[in-house]
Amino acid sequence: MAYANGNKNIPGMLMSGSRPATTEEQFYSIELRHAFPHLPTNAPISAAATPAAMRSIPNPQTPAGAPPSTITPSKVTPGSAIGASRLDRQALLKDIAADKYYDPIGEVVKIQSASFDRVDIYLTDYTTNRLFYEYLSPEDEAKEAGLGYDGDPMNYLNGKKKAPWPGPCGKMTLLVTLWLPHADWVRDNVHPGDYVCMKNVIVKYNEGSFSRLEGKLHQDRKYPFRVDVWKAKPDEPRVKDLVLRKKEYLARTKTANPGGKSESKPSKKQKRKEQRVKLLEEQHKKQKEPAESSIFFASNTHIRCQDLNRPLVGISKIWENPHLEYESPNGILQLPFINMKYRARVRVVDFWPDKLENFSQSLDSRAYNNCPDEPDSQDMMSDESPQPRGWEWFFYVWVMDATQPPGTRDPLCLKLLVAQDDAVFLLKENATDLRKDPKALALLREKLFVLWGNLEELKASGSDEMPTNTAFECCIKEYGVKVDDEYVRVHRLFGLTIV
DNA sequence: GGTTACGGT
Repeated sequence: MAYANGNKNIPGMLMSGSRPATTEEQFYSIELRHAFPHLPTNAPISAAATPAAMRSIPNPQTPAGAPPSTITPSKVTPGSAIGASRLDRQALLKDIAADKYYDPIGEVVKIQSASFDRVDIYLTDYTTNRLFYEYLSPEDEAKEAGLGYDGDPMNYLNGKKKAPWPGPCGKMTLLVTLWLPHADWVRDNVHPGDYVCMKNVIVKYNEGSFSRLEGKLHQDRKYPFRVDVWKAKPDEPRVKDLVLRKKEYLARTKTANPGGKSESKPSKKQKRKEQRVKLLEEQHKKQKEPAESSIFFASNTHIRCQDLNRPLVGISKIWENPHLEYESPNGILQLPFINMKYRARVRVVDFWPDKLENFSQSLDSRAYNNCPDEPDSQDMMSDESPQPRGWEWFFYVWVMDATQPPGTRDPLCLKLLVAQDDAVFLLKENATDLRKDPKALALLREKLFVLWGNLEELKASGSDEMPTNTAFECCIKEYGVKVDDEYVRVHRLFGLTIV
């Protein structure tokens, strides 16, 4: 397999915003496990050490708003398109299905001249069809963009804002592609906001990257000059219904989003009500997080993350990386891991081993290191007993997404390995035998307090309370390690320094 | 007027 030897770069295995993993790195990733085959690969954490409320990945939640994966479009064999009856042809967009002809009516949300013979019209009638593309509300869009994952994982847009979606959010808009001669008429006569009718639009399910229903208006073969699109008359019953639904939609979104744009000015009474609600919410917040709320959402200034150019991404996006599904000529392959680097804003919720004394491991320990001593690392001519090979850092932290409020029960977590050079970079200390070095242990404890706040105290007291600590940004790299012929995904902290 | 229709990301 391509991922096994690192000689090939599978599309999607490129590291976000940076170079691909070198062969050496991929070998290193894989060899790492061979170096420590005894080590726990999967949640090496005892039940007692896991706060009862905490659940570590794997077992991720489906993020809210994720498209349902269960929907399968009705597939009709090509060439079997049939025209519905005259009434069915005038179906609302919510009721249209693939491979049928329709005469839709709707509001033009957006027009795009795709080429000299083609125009795309985004059409809505303010009804929802589960097979339409889901346009996000500006708030959700901003949230996605904030996570650096607005369909732009390589950050080509480089922070440039995407134009906000001008239409209704949700699955309310059908993309209709019109060819000549319809396209030219639309270019000259139709503008966003117009209500238009079309005749003989065939609906197709686009199985490509979009997975949505789309409409097409082809040239009429019998009457090649006829244009099958026109503006609707305002007094038409179908237009009146459409306008009614639009008003309902706007009223709905206004209540859901009081700060958002609305067509009519809110009355004084409404304004006062909104103010009251806002005040109540603020007071409620203050009661819940006395004086400390600023700490929770501020970034930890004592922790520095290199590589600030990498887009921030949510924990769930790391776990559910779409590139794990690799489209090969033989179908979709589920990759066991991806060599990729990320930057995320997190807070620590747990660690392993339970005792800080065990955060460093002796390379002479057979239990930790089963690698035979390398012959060339010793002076072959010397008769002296073998030199001790020293110590190295090796521990795990569990982090949750900083966008989840502190104290969240059952947060989505990612297990991060902190080891070797990455740990030295973090702690600015080399590993030693911590059981025999109380000074180093005290220093470690001090440094880690900066990282995770009162977490160690809470764990030691057996409390399953969530710790009080500050979020920070960190770099995470994902790679795979072979264990018994299977690859295990490893997420590893890097590029982080406690100042 | 329909057992009607392609073409492009």
